[in-house]
Amino acid sequence: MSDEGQLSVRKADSRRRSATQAVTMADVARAAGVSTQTVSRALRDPRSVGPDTLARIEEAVRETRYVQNFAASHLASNRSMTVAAIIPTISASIFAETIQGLSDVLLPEGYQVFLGHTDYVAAREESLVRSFSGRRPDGFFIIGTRHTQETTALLKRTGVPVVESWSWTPRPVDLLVGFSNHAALIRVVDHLVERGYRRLTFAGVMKPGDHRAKERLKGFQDAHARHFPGETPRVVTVASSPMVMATGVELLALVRAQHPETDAVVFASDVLASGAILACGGLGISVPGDLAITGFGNYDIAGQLTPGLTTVAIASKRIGVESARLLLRRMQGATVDDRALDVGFELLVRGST
Amino acid sequence: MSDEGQLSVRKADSRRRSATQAVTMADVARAAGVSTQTVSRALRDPRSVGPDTLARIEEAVRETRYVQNFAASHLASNRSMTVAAIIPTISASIFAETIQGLSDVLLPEGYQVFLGHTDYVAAREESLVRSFSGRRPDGFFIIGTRHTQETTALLKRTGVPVVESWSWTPRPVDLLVGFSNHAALIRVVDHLVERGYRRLTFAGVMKPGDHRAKERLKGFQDAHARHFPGETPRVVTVASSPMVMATGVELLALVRAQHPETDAVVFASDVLASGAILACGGLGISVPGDLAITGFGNYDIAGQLTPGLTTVAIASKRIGVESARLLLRRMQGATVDDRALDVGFELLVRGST
DNA sequence: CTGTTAGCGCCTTCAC
DNA sequence: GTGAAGGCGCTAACAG
Repeated sequence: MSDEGQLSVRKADSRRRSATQAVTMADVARAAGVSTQTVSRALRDPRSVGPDTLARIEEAVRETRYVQNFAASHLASNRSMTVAAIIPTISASIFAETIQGLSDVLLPEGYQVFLGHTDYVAAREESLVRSFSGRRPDGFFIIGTRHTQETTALLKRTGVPVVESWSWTPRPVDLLVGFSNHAALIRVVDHLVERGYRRLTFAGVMKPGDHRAKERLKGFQDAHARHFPGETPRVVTVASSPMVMATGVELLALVRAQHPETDAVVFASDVLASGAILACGGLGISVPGDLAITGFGNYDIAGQLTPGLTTVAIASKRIGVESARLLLRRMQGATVDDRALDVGFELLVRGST
Repeated sequence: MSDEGQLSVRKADSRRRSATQAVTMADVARAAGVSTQTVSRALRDPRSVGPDTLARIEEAVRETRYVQNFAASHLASNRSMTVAAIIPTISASIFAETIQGLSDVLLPEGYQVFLGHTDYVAAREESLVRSFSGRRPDGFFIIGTRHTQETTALLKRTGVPVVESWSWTPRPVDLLVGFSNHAALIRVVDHLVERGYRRLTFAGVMKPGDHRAKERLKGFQDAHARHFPGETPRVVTVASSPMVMATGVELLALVRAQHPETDAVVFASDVLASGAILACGGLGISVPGDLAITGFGNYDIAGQLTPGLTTVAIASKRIGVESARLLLRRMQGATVDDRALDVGFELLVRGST
């Protein structure tokens, strides 16, 4: 450090590359008349330096408009203060709640959240994990518990805490905050049977990579087998339609065409169920008289429809909050005894059944 | 580099801090029998090295399971390959579309997206910009054009491209991809007047920091003043209610209590308008016979309701896509001639008017 | 097309 | 409570 006391003219070395004339910690240190070390300490833990030193440093930070460079900090400390979050799609408001919960807890603690979406494609998940790993996040949050082998291996190799969520598995990669989609659908079927419905049909969008939807279908099938042994469960799915209400309308039409005897439709999502309920009005189908309808997710609309939509409520924001708390504890070095948290679900019975 | 040829035992220097036994570029270089520089080049531009060298490096990467450390790359190259995105709330699906569009363009180019949400609080926006700046993003994307003075100053000082969006201003901080909320509401009012409605009431959630909502209200008021000079425009707002359908129901009740003469309600959002339309069924209010209703945003539900909801469609995904393209061009060093892009809006007339 | 050199800005370690 | 030294892992600049 050939510090010649020059202020604006920095080292004339031809190797100097810094494009920006960015203020560095050294500038602050010079302005405050202390070493960079003291500035560094003051920034990370203000109580670790003397009160007047702190005041001088704070003043220096203000007057130089210093903004700390986290990349340098990360490199030196081996902590990135970031968490990578991987979700199937941002546009599903139900995952948005989870991310909101996650950020609400992490941002105040100084962590920032990287967001990536897979569009339900396993290969995209793998490549996201791969590229996110390069940022050396201090934790991973990921929706789902089914990944490619390579993804799982990559996650384990990072050495940082990983929370899987929105599903359930006996063998999580690391931490787990979720619930059983399978159990939830069983609960729905039990309810319908209890209410006297006998000819149930499952309807949903089944993207190849959407394992939550598959678990729901499986739950439906298993419960159906228990209640109606020998009968083939009725299932109507589309693979590539977007998750919008219009798809629910389309599915309703398919159900009526393929299984006209159906007296209750179990939709894999409130979005689909809502579309169907709204369409029933125009089609002269009385809900639940002619047809019972159930959804999944307890979206905002579920309670506003007439009749109200019977559905499964998921504590989706809480999933984010609890995941963040687990990550925080582990990132701060504490050990976590309960590696798996079941946030459960709640069947909300409304007018549609 | 006192390279002693040892494999697992790294430098014994007591100053060595690396907690992780992470594979570095040097390990790859050693395995491939080249310099780190060549590895670096191969990773960034595979065509810049010889084909057999490339093959050896790729093999070495695979066998060492090397994952590049972006923090080091960032520090050395002064490019973080990240974009910071700041939105009011993740839970509003309409912004989610924008973020999806943004990521869809940026991720394939190697950029990662940091997401932060302000909950419509100006002070949170400022602190987000401040903390994001420490990550030295290569670009900023931000929803809204009204910021605190300090936020604007911070953004300008970063020296990287900034896209403001979802609104319009003659003096953007840098780049702008948006539309006029004001003009959109004028269009709505014009349409209602044309249809014969004369006693219009505006209803919405007015969070103090939601300038888009304010612009919509202003548009309503200005159009109202033009059509009905001298009359006081009817406005019903709540300040702190959540943006959910139930709030729309609540607003509808307020409108009917405070302005029973109303023959058309102009809602600030489809979410509110949808809640109101659904509630009208139960209240025996015929739409549009007794009451016309308009929304904003063209949410999924708008087209599924009966009657369909007349609303303003915003190309919200496109806002994200175009913003990303502008950012990319600037981040890649190109100059941008049109710094402001008006994506416009479209009035969708449906049954509710 | 490949290697050498030096440094990006900060933090850990050690010393006082 | 504060400072000095050195390195985190990578890439720009330059040379060959």
